[in-house]
Amino acid sequence: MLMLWITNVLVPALCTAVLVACVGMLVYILPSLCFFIPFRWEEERYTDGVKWKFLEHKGPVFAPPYEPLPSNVKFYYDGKHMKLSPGAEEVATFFAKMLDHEYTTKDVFRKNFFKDWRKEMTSEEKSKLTDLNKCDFSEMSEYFKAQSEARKAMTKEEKLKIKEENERLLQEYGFCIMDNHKERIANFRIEPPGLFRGRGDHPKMGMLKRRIRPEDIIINCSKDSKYPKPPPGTKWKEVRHDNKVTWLVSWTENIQGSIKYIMLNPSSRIKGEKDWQKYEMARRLKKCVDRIRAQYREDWKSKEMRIRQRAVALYFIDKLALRAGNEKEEGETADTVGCCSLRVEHLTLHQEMDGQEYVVEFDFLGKDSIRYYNKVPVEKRVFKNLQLFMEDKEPEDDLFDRLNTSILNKHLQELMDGLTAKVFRTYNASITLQQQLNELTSSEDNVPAKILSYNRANRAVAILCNHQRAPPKTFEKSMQNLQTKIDAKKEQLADAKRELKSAKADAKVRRDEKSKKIEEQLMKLEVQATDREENKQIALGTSKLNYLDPRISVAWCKKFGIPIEKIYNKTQREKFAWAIDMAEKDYEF
DNA sequence: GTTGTCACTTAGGAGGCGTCTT
DNA sequence: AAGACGCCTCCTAAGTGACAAC
Repeated sequence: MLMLWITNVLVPALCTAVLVACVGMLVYILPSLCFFIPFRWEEERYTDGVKWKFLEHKGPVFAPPYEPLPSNVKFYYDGKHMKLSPGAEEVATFFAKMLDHEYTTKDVFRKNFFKDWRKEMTSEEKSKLTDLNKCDFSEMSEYFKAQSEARKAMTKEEKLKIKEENERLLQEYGFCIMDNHKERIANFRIEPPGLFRGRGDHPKMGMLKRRIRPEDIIINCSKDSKYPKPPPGTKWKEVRHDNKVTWLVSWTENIQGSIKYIMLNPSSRIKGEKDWQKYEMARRLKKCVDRIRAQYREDWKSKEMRIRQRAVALYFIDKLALRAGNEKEEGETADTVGCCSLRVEHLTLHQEMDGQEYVVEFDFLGKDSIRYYNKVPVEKRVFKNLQLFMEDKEPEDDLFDRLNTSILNKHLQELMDGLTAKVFRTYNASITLQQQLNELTSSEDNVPAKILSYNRANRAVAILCNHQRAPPKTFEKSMQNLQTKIDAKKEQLADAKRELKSAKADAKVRRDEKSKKIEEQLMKLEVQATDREENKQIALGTSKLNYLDPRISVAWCKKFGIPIEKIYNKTQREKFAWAIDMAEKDYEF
């Protein structure tokens, strides 16, 4: 507390605010104090959930208005040309633009689309257009394809002009003033209208996402700021001054009825601080995780069913980094589950499998309908408990019928202040990265080999967290190309070696250097090939951005003399600026 | 407990864009 | 100059979890 106060005194220009003690902060402030450089993330914290004192911005950028099709682009119904009213035409173009996508062949998508499209039709259109199968959007589709080609074929000057206009928009609307800083806004453009594309088997796919107007928009800014102006002739739904929240703009979306927000970029103070807090929470878990593990193992034996279920669920969350698994409204979203919402049908128990005892086979769809498939040997006691939980149940029954995320989180809260289910994912991801880096990195390796080690450590985390991706469409091709390069390089090396052998004594040294250089290049290519192959179906980005304490990576770079640019690109460096400044080579998560 | 609301983080895919190759 | 390729940015959906009201 005292340290924080001193920092504030050192930055007298800042308005005063009540400080919140944050253990992690002390660790960082000490070194920077020595240099008297006040970093923005050392500034005052507010208490009572106050997020800012001053907030000024220009409001959102709306989607461009609909431009009617030229009259030569026709729509046909049952083979006959039909001129659509502007409202119906706009919605038709949304469908036409997706014609090449698999979505438009799906029954649910077509049904939802047609139902919503009809709502935009005039009564005359409504009575004529009764069958989507008789609608011919092909001219529209061709027209948009041609437009897209034309855009690609634009001259340099035309492209530059568009770029400059985008830049102007960014400069005008892409920043806000929050307290003493100009901050980048993440998503200052309002989502344009279109057809809803849910992930997986979504019951609402194809529904019309309606156009957002100024009248739908709530503005949040400070009273003493210059309020954003609505477009001429329009009004905001509301202007409010709520400094307990971080958003600048909000509106209610019509598919799920949920609220959408415009918020700040990850590089902003408010997001960076939150991110830091998240990792500090995970580090607190590290200190007491042994105790918690001992506790849930004990609870496997409880005479109360609800406690056993809680303990087994927590074991899964800890061991397998499963998500909490909130309940979802049936029929409103795709059928996906997390830990607490697992159903009997998602597990198969094997007394013995591939020479291992007590194996649990998981097979379910998680967030974004990504499949989780895993065969895990578990303790006998867990296995017996699972048998008990599954006894006399139907496949579609809840595995943990006495548990939900709220109960689980209440329990976790008692074990450690601020602990929730998702902290385990952060903790296990970060600790895994640190361990893997320690195991895999050899100081004798050259830079590419070290980076391969880093990526492998990152990969271990991505596998743990089940971060998958569809293999890139060009994957096979790109592997082939790389192999061709490797073969060529091998050839080149062989040549160089031959030359070395036959070279005269005075040329040997030079020839040798040449071979060395080629060898290095070859090695680099081979490392690249290995990395790419191993990464075929794994997405590293999500864990890097959301689960791995960036200070671990920064420290690793410092320790092994790797430039930070090799690990984090520009955006990532901006997001993790706090960590890049904070972490020394001996940082330990 | 249960339900609903709200705020915020986490997620994969599409497509743009810059660079390298031909 | 054109085309291929791979990385990065944008987009927005889909989660988590706090909290209030009943």
